[in-house]
Amino acid sequence: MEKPTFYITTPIYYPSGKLHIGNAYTTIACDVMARYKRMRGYDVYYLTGADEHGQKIENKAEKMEVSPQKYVDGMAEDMKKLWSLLEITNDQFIRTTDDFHKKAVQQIFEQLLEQGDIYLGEYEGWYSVEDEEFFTESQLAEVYRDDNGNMTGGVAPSGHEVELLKEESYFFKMSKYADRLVQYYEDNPEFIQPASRKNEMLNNFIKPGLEDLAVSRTTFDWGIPVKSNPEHVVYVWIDALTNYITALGYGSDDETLFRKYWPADVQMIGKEIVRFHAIYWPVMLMALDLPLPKKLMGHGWLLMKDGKMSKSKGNVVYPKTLVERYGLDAVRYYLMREVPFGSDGVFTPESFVDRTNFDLANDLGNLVNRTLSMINKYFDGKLPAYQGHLNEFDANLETVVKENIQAYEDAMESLEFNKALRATWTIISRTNKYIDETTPWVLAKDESKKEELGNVMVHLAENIRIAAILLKPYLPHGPKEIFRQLNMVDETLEAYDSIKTYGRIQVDGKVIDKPKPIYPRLDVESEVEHIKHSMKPPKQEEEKEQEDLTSGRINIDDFDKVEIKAGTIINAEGVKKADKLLKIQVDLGEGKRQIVSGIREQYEPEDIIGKKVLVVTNLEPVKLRGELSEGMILTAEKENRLTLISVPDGIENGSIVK
RNA sequence: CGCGGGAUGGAGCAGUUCGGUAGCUCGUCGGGCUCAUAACCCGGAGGUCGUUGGUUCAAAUCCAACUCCCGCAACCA
Repeated sequence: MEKPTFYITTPIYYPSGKLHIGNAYTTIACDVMARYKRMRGYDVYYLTGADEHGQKIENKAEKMEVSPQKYVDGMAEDMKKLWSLLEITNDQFIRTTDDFHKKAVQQIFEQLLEQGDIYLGEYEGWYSVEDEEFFTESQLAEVYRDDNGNMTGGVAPSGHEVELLKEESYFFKMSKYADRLVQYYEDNPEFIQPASRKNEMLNNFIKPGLEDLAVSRTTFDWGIPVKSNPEHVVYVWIDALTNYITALGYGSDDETLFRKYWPADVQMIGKEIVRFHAIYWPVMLMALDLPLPKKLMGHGWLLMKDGKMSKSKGNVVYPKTLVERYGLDAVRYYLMREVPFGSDGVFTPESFVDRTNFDLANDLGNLVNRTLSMINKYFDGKLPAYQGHLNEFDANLETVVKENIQAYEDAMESLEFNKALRATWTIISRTNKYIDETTPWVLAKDESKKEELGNVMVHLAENIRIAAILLKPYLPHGPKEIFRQLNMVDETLEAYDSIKTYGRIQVDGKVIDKPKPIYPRLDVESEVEHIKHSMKPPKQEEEKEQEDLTSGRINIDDFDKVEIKAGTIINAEGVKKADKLLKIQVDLGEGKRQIVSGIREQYEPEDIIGKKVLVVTNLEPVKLRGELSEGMILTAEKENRLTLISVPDGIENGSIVK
């Protein structure tokens, strides 16, 4: 009989920086699922990869003075190294610079063009030459209008004037498929998970009407050229999203894999890209007359205590740091356990160390250890045969195991990894409790209870075996070590189906005689300190590495160019429609001027009127949210909190500061 | 009124779909046990489930209004 297939994908990652623990999260989640499905007898295909085109890459490569190709080659290597460190079992690593992908994309593009789903049009928008970027009306800092209210121009956020510019571009007719898309959502309520994201898509993007999507660019070169018009490169949508099918050979000479695995069973994505996968991607597939993926899972993020991970906050955790010190199991376990289905989780060093200690070391590791010790002590390492349940404890224990295997399977099917782990730990905890209920050390003193004691040992060993099997997708190392220490007769006892009948465990002679703890206990204080430390210093080193050491320096002449004067704030008010901005009038001795400053989160207007501050006076003026700003008020920043630099009262307005 | 998420014992969360004894992990206090990695097991204390009003025999759960927090978007010269 043919095995059922299971195709699962991660997003392809954009290699403009080092991958952090958040990227690892998605990939590990898919890996868990892939391993689980293989264990359940599916023919699994697991795809991950890299999205390697686009302007950002082009710029980045230019800065580092290498070719874009060379740059992405290096990044792809790094990514693959990380995945192998995390023991990701992907079947393919696709790169959008792969030849077969480029060819297929070109072909898809031409086909859509021929069908009339893509047309050549003009992209008309407000363009800033200096920024080399288009801006939408709402993005502009200021908008000029004529008497009729028509827009005549504006100012980009950078302060540069924008002009109306037309650029030739290919467009995808999204609107044509909007109704069918809504219909698909309705017919397949499971399509977008969690469901709340579906409503977001409908309300925010589809109902207001889908705009045609610009799918080519002429403003940069690093991309796949449009075959029939090489002036254009294919823009990210068609290039990146199609990787899920080109990886299977769609559009090539050999579509065997494609026919076998498509449509995808699960496409796992971060919540920030749900929109592209829930709208653009299905529409594209409809245009190609291909079936849509069965499920899109938009997972939450792993956040830090102080919000999103970011380098500037110095709170980035790299998976490598953790894996090297605490082992892969701890990291994978933590990620899958801590982030609940569909919503965000929070990383703290404390919770990482706690989870590892309480769950892995105390509950699981210690259970294995104490069980094996008892089998050695009471039965010289030889595990007696299973005799069914002899008392109420046995019966209850077996029921709990059965129920939680079911709970585990249900959770796995709906990708609720933390629930599946919770179910597994219910078994583990229940087993620890069973030891106290049956008090083996008491039974051991009574020769007539030998049989009962033996049966207790069997239940313990069997539960450990079952838990280890359930944990195989999550923990690449621990279960293997458990099997080794249990020394079971053959490998069929490591297979998933073997847990469907309780009591199958059989040891090959003896269990290991000197069991070693599988997961060592961590010292909370020192390890928390270690993780915290790892989050900060490497960040500085890394920046140093990347930047030219001298480029950050300026000479005295450069410094002389900056004019800093002391002044007194004589008036301040909030800028409308801007949470962070204050419009401030400063007396600089020779006159007053207006400065817009982003300090409103810390200071209310009345707090700062009358204060003496330092002002950079020879900055180019800019408009921010429509208000003119002629200079910058100096502040000290720490952890996103700004503090005005205070100036002694004796210093007169207009004094030059050096 | 830009979009969305959230408010439950000291901390972190589940429960809200389909109203009916408020649950879990950690912490804390007390007890038990000794097979084990100072681990494991049991028990106690601690919550008017953000506020106000409504529906109901009954509301954490349904309805309405409000308050506060957090993301996203915009903004930090």
